Amino acid sequence: MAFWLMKSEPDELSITGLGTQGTARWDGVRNYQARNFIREMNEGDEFFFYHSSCPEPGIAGIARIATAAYPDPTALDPESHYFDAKASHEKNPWSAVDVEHVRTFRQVLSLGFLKQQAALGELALVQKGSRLSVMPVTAEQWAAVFALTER
DNA sequence: GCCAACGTTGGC
DNA sequence: GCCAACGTTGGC
Repeated sequence: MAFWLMKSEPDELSITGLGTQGTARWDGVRNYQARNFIREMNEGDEFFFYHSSCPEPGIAGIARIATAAYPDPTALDPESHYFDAKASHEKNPWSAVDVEHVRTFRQVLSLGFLKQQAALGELALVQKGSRLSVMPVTAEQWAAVFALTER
């Protein structure tokens, strides 16, 4: 099983929103590096659900990959904010996965707090200038973050 | 709202 | 293939 971190603006989808819905489609990824990671995901992988562009950016909970990657339908939908005029049914360059809620943290692990953790120094999230919205997390990094939630 | 950093586009 | 201009991300 692999581990990941994915960013979402809570106005779009928050960890509590996912908790209410149970499952959701993770779509709208429009960056090739992030998309490639989406395509590497397997059912059962878990990820840290990160809240971005909000009053308290940070890891807000854990969710699970419920399906392997499939073509992102929002790329083909002219009504969608994520519509891509260059995508077609035959050639859709973008991928989505379905996700399911696992756990909402009682407290968000803020970005500032995460930056203080030596064990996370290699994580793209805390590196200067990184805007990657989907990234792999090592088992060690996963354990380090998990430990922060258990006190 | 500002702005640094990054990715993409398109002229040449 | 270079690179300037532009658009986006995302913290603050």
